[in-house]
Amino acid sequence: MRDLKQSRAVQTRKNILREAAQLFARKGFHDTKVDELIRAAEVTSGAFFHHFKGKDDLAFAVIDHHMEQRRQTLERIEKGLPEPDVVDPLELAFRRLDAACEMVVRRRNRKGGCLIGNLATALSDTRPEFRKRLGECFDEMAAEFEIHLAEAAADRDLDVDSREIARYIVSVIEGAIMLSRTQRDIGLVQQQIQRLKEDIRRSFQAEVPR
Amino acid sequence: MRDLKQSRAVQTRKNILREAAQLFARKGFHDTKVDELIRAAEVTSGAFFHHFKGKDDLAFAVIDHHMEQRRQTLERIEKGLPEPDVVDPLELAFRRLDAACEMVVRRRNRKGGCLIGNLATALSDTRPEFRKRLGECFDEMAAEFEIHLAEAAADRDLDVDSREIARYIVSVIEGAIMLSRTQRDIGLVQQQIQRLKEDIRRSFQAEVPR
DNA sequence: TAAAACATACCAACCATTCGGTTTTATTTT
DNA sequence: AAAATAAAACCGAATGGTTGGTATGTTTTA
Repeated sequence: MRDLKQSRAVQTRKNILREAAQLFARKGFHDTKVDELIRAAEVTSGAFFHHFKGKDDLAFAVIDHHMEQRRQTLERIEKGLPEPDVVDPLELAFRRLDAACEMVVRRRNRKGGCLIGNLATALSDTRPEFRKRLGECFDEMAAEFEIHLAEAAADRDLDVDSREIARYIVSVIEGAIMLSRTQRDIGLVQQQIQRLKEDIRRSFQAEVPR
Repeated sequence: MRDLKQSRAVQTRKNILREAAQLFARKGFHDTKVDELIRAAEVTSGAFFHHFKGKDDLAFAVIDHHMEQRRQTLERIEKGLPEPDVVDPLELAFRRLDAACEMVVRRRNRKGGCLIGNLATALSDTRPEFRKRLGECFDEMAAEFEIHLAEAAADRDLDVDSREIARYIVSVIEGAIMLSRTQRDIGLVQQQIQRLKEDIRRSFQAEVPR
């Protein structure tokens, strides 16, 4: 059990990070103004600039915080999911995919897209530091699947590029989120992830063993 | 042959639309300032506001212009592609996909992502008018593939959801562009589109005829 | 009792837009 | 065809609201 009562400073920082993540996810980086952030987080600009050098610094902190939260949420959701009967690593990869899907669906209730996707779209071609960091985030997301996929491939003695498939998974998720926002239909994400799973399953069946 | 010399007004408008599309694709909507746009387009603010009510109005015009350009470019590229030996509508869908891929690769030389994807990411959850229009754009992109897919399904007497697959294609393309920008590797898009083609081909083979 | 955390007023740069006036282009009249 | 007139296109300085960030002083915490 952690401290129920956290220090004021820690709370302030947490409030800012939480609200910033929300705003970045919904409105993106450039349309999120410091002023509305501090109002949302119920802190003063003095407090804000005491904790963060500026908007850029905040964004990096939000990314770190978000990725940490992400790991935890994903783990928690995954634990709640039924364990596959057969301990096929491919099924584990799919289980993780289901968890990711569930996370996306839950988030969408609060509106907004993928925080990392939003920032990547807004900053990739103008801010190299962000581009680099966000690329690492995507890599991390892919890595979560890659482990299982590599194992599944090894089990079957298949010559598939696990890293490529893992990245493909991330692409589909990000693309699906993007489209679902314009269609205002989160079901689209679930639908497309189901299709993705079928496709991957088939690609593992179709591949010739070496 | 069209008029070699276009009226000043038409040129001004075209310059603005061209540069705005570039900037929106690279920096997104909110980070593109009217001031830098008019500098890039080599027009004055007076000229700009004579042609467009404001930044929003411009954005809608850019979307329209972009979709029109897109149709033409796609058609031109597709014509240059070798015709498939067998006239299987599925191969036609793939040919169109190759054309789309080629278009994305060419554009990327000038940096920037998908104009529609950028705007959708930045505006979907805050600006309903834009959300609606951009959703239509995605629909149109999907429709280009849906026709062929539906035909291919009919030929094989398969019970596949052509519209769903078509949307899935758009998701993969958009997601791949997003990732490729952070990885600074446009090859990623080509790679993932190849994978997508294989997946779709298999899904058409695997499906049981009704 | 020193340092960290926070509050508040302030500011300079920025930015979308306006507006009164000028030039260019199209149309009509002579 | 030239002149007259109207309309469209354009110019660019000015504006006013916003925005990210600072400076200075006060309170809270270790």
